[in-house]
Amino acid sequence: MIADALTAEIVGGGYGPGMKLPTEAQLALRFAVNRHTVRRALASLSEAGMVTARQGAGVFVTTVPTEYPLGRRVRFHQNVLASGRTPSRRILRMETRPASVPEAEALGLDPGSLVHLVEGVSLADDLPVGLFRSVVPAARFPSFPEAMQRLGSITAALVEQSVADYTRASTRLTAKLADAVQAGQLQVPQGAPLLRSITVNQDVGGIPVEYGVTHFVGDRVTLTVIPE
Amino acid sequence: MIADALTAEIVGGGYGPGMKLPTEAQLALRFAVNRHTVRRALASLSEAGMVTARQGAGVFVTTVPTEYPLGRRVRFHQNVLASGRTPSRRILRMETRPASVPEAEALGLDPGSLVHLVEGVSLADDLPVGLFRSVVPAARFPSFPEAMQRLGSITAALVEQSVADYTRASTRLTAKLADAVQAGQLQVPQGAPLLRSITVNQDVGGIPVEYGVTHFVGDRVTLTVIPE
DNA sequence: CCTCATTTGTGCGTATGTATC
DNA sequence: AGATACATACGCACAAATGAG
Repeated sequence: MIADALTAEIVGGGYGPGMKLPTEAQLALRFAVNRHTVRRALASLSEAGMVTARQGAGVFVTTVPTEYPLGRRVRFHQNVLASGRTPSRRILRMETRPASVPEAEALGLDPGSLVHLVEGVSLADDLPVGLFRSVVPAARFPSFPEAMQRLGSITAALVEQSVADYTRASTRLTAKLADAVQAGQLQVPQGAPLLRSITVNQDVGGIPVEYGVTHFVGDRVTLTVIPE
Repeated sequence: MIADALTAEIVGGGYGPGMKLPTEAQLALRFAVNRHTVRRALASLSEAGMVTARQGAGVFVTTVPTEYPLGRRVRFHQNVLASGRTPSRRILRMETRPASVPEAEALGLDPGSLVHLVEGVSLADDLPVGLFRSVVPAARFPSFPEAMQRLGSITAALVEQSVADYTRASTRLTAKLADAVQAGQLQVPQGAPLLRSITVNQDVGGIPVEYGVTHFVGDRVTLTVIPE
């Protein structure tokens, strides 16, 4: 992907906020691609909040390291890279067990149906920024644990299980305080503010395929969005 | 804009979730534009969460009326339209007064500096969904009140004041309970759950230009995002 | 199982408009 | 005023995935 190369270019090229990138034509020459391709890549970065284009002037870097742009197309990986940090993920626990009441409700399952559970921590430069817990129906995704173990990504695992076309997440965002367990896993004091997002992913038919809860560390992550 | 026409097409054309849109080629013929133009419009809708494209298959409607997709490029107007409702906005109050402590801090102003304040309600089908309050430095934007009065949009007013290139918002999201005043303005019971977003917009140079607080009615708005 | 038409995804070349400097 | 640079659009071509026969 050219967007990734451009990201590396910005991060590794010593670009700081406010600096002007080479022109689209120059970038097209450098990467030996068409200007349209460069433009799509730049549009991707612009959407992620890394750059801002000004007609007649140029494309400028707008990355502010402490910000964590949040959007439909934004990937955690890309944003952490943009801030010059190294993203990683650590899986804490995987198990198959009967669904809890809210899980069964969210997934439209009968109470007691088996679900696969994955729990882990997202890190930036080995500093925990998020604690995720995700469950999928075991009946529909029998080989999910294996795929998850192998791919290390919930999204990738679901895609491989033939739900490449699942509907984008509907997420409820609320604020919570870290309990003792979360505090330990996220390396924050107990009572630290967390941003909790309760997520339901569903396929094209409207059938839920994944129920996830993620707690972000408020002090280490800022969610960004265009208001109104 | 073709995206708007397509939105109207989906809303007014009796499209429901899961239904397949005409092919890109057919849409290009219908609107008498190039396929690339149709693709951009579709990409816009895809980003707003209204449709999902599947290579080799087609583009499918994914709109769920009760959801409120939240993203960088997502416009409130478009989302409300997508759910088949009519968006509007009512300005409650405009005044110029000294900045409060958090406002001055967020905007990098000296305590007591004058700021322009705008307060209003966003509605969908005349039902309040959000209560916004926004302040901008009066020294930098002397004619903001006039522009705001005329244009009815904070974004448009700022754009006219030569900050077309302001950096995307960094927003902190927290949960709050509605107090008596908010309850009255939003037409919800006191103590109803609100999603509060504290926003700071800054220009390319990193200088804050707008500080905004918006309270969304949790029961009427759902924020959507791709997790991880 | 394989073939093949369909449809989206990606890329190239070109042209014109418009804001910036 | 003129050169530069991004914004928008058209037309063509091929790759990749899908789905029907």
